[in-house]
Amino acid sequence: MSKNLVIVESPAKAKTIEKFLGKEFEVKSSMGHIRDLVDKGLGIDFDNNYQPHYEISPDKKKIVSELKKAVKTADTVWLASDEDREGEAIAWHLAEELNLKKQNTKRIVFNEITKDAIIKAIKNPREINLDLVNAQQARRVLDRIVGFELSPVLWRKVRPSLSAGRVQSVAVRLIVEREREINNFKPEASYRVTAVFSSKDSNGKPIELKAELPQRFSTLEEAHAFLETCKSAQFSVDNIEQRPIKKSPAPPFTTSTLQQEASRKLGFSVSQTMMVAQRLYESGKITYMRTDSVNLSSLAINTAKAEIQNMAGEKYVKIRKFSTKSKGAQEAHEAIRPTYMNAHTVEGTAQEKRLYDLIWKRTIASQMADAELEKTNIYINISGSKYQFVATGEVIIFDGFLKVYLESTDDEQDTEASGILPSMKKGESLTYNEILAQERFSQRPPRYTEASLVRKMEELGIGRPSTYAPTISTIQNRNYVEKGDRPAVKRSYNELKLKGEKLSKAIKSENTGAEKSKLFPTDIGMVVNDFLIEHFPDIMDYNFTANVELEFDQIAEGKIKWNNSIDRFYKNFHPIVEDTLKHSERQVGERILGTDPKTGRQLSVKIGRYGPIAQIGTSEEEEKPIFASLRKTQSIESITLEEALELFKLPREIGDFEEKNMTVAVGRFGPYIRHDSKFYSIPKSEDPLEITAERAIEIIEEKREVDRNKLINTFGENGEIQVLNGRYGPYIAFEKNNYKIPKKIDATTLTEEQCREIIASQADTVGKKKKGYSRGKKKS
DNA sequence: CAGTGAGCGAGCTTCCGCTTGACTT
Repeated sequence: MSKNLVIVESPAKAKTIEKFLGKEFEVKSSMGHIRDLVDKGLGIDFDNNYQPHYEISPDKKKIVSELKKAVKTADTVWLASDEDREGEAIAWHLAEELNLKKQNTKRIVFNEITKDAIIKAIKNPREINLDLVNAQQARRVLDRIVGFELSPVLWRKVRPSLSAGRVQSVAVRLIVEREREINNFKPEASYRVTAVFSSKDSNGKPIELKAELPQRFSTLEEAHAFLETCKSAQFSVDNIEQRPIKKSPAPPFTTSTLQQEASRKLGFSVSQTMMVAQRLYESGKITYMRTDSVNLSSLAINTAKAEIQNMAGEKYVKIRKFSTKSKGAQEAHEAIRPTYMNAHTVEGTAQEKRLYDLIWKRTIASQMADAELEKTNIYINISGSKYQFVATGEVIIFDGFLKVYLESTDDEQDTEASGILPSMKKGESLTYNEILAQERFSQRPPRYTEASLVRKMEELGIGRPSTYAPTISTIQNRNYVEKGDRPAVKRSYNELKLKGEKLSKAIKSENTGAEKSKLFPTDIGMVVNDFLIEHFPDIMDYNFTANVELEFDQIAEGKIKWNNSIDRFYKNFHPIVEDTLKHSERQVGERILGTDPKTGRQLSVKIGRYGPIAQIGTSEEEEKPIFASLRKTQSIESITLEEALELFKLPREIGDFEEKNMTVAVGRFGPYIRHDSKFYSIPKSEDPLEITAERAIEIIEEKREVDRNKLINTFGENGEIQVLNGRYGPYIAFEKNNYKIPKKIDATTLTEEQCREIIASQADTVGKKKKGYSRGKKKS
């Protein structure tokens, strides 16, 4: 029977700490918060100073009863939750719920999990800091008020089941505004001039030198005039400039930077990164993965140092202390790093290996010397011109941290790889091989990826390491935002070429603007965003969170009372909610595009019951309006009249087959042919406007052939049990559920009785829902 | 799997931050 009970937040942490503390201590975990505001209603007593109404979270009931049991046998309870606002509140909720007595309850904190740190913490216990707890209560109550008062406004004014909140609504705003910047973007053309010169080195060997004009010309005429002067000009080296530059390694990973780098270097989604990191953490290979700290423990720094010395030598070592720059960081943990720096690789899945490799390299590199480079600029005079060409080269003198790791950037543009330049002398004359003036266009801002959105949110202090991934899932589940691709479009550009005193002009084409796995706002996302900005500009302000955080800090310092702070907010906020419910119109995002040339009726787009639609005519007219759904890639905001008119070319009748007519239309899952109340998908490569009757019959026959092979057997009075051939092999279909057939059994010989046995044996496992890495219930 | 586009109006939806667990094709 142990005399001491230590409660931490995570079971993996509990396991580690138990090893350090010995038999006198039992270590258990609370699994995060054990209580929360009641689920029904707001859970706040507005007539009683905003008193929160808490209840034990359903999934924590078991844990709480286990903890209660453990408390009974302990002399002293040590509350060792994290050293931040949320951690303090967890300790307080535990003390309340477990009825802990002040005299035998101690609050301890440590932000690195080493034996020394924990022993030191045990020697320096304190009491629960109620000011800090109250700051958390204010945070919690504010989020509940915002979320649970705004969401119902959306249900009434836009669509049921929608949601709004301090964090998610601002995240959506970022994406909506970026999309509009892109829509309004007008690319500007300019002419970039590059040249290839030739010369001979000291041995008479021919060498090439690539150079560029630092200035760009804004018109074709100017570029043309410049090339004309180059035609007969003399080129000579004016000046050679050499200067050393240094590059420093990036700090160790936080949750946000890990998500960004895993996205850029490994192509992981934000939630994928977190799931893989969680497994590495649980198996003891890395430290905690939800952190905003870039700090490394002294133990970690020392072992990293030893690794670097071993691997590369003393001169590669440089001990660094990084400090956090991000807003609102609470730094309750270390940075994300390998638990054991000497483990260069780990066992596990391919994903685990790759993510670990990234973490190991980043951590090691952060304690390595700067890289030293030498940058060379060669300036080249052009006789009869004020301009100069510049050739740049970069040479690594000492690789330093680059030996193991280089951080990636989001915008990997056409930066010319500049390596070593040939050695040149001042005054040396050069002749050009070729000079090109190419029309270049300014780049529109990039759409957000999941990871770059996280970076932006962190920058604004919105959200926490534990919520980045769930928030990004939420805004996608609510259908405010979609992850998608856009193909590149062809764009033509002018090119002037000067070669052998001959100046020629050509029109070339390039592919541009391809996007993969980027975040696009949906129509509903835009409508909700505009509505919220119109009525609740304060909540939607990018600085709202930062401002309330300042207020929470004051509560934590005991300078103001949390209930007063909430009261000030609520007295301002609630009347706006009431007013909006009363006075605002229902939002459908309607846009009138013009008139239909055939009927002369109005053509408009709006959000309908089942998504965005185009509509010919209005409901006030006697003749009913005609509707057509928008395509997946189209949006209410950007669709043109011409594009909308195209939509009404479907459904179209294309002829008869077996005395039944065939219609082509586009449904939820793409274009299809309908015949005899059956559906036949049209392959992606074919245009539904071009499908002929002959081709449609072919598609129907093909599908029938597949279906013939699909059905193995049917049983039951109306054939309600079917044995079918599916993508993963044979299976049984019964009452809309599928049942797998054990591998040993030959599906073709199954009897009805055997089928019923299989169905009965799997009845309890079939039909249950899958859970992903997102909060709560998923909508289907 | 898919087609719709209206309002007799039941009863439901929803927030942010801490944590992990047990679902299978």
